[in-house]
Amino acid sequence: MNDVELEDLARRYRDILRQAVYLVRSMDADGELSSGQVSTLSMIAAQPLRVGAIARNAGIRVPSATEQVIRLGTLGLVERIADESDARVVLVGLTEAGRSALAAANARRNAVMATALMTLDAHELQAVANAIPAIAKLNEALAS
Amino acid sequence: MNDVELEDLARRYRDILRQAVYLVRSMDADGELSSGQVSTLSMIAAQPLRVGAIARNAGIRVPSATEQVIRLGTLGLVERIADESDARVVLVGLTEAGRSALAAANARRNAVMATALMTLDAHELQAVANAIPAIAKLNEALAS
DNA sequence: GAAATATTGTTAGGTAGCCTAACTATATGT
DNA sequence: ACATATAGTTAGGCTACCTAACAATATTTC
Repeated sequence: MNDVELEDLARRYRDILRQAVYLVRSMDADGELSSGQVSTLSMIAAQPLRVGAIARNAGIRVPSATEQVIRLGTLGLVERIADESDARVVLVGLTEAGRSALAAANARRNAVMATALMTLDAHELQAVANAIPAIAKLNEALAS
Repeated sequence: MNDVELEDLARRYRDILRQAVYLVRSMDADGELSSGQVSTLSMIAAQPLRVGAIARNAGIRVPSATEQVIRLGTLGLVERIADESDARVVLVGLTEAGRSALAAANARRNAVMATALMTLDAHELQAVANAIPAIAKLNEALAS
C-alpha cells in the first residue's frame, strides 16, 4: 500500500469514525441508559472499581467520573462501597437493579446491531469480521 | 455465519463504536476545531448551505445548527449569505479563514490517522480497507 | 511521632452541544 | 386578504465533559 492509498484510507477511516459518533448518539433511545452509562456499568460488572479506575478506563477525569457515579447512584444502579484498607477510596459496584438494567440495555443494543448486520450479505459480514482485530489495533494506536 | 457468530459480531462491533466515540474526543486537540466543527465546515466547503440543510446532514435539530453557525461565525470561519429568492433563508458559507482552518484541521487529523495506520502490517491494512464499504453500509443501516 | 507531602475523591463553577417550546418573519395557498 | 406553512432564532434546560480548589486520609521523612 503506497502513500496515496494510505492517505485515502486515512481519510475514509476518519469518515467512518465521524459517523460512529452520530450512530452512538442515535442508538441512545429515549428513557434508556446512555452509551456512556452502559460503558460505566459494564466496567464494574465483574467487580467493583474505584472512582479513579472508572475515570481512567473511560478516558475521563476523576470529577467527571464522580458525576457519572452520582447520576447512576441516583438511578439506583450503582452503590458505593467503603474500602477497608483505605478510607479515602470509594468502590463502586452494581446493585441488582443495575445488573438487570445493564443486561436489558445490552440486549436491546445487540438486537439493534444484529438487525443492521443482517442487511449485509455473507461476503460483507466476513469482511467486517476479518477487519475487527485490525480495527481494534488501529484504535489502540490512535488512543495513544 | 450462524446466529451465535452474528451475536458475537454485534457485540464486538458495538465495542468498536464505543471506542470510536472516545477516539474522536481524544483527537479534538486543544485550541483546535472540534470534530463536529470540522464536519460542519466540510459540509459547506463545496457550496453554501442553508441552516436547515446543515442540521439535516449533521443529524441534529435546527436550533443546534444555528448554535454551531453562531459559534463558527464568532470565530470568523463562516459567513451568512442572504438568499435572493427567499428572505427567510440563511445560507452559510466558508470565509477564507474558514477554508484555511478546515484545510489545516484536515491535514493534522489525516496525519495523525496515517501515523496510526502505519502501525498496522500490510495484511491488517488490507483487511481494514476491504471492510470499509461494508462498514459504511452497516453504518447506513444503523442510522435508519 | 510530628510535620510535610502525596493520593483519593468531592465541590464549585464553567463550556460545548444537544434538546423542546415558543416566537418572528416571510411565503404560499385559498 | 387571510390562514397556514416554512425558515430560522431565542429562551431555557439537560448531559457530559473540563479545571481549580478543597477535605480527608495515607505515606514518607526527619
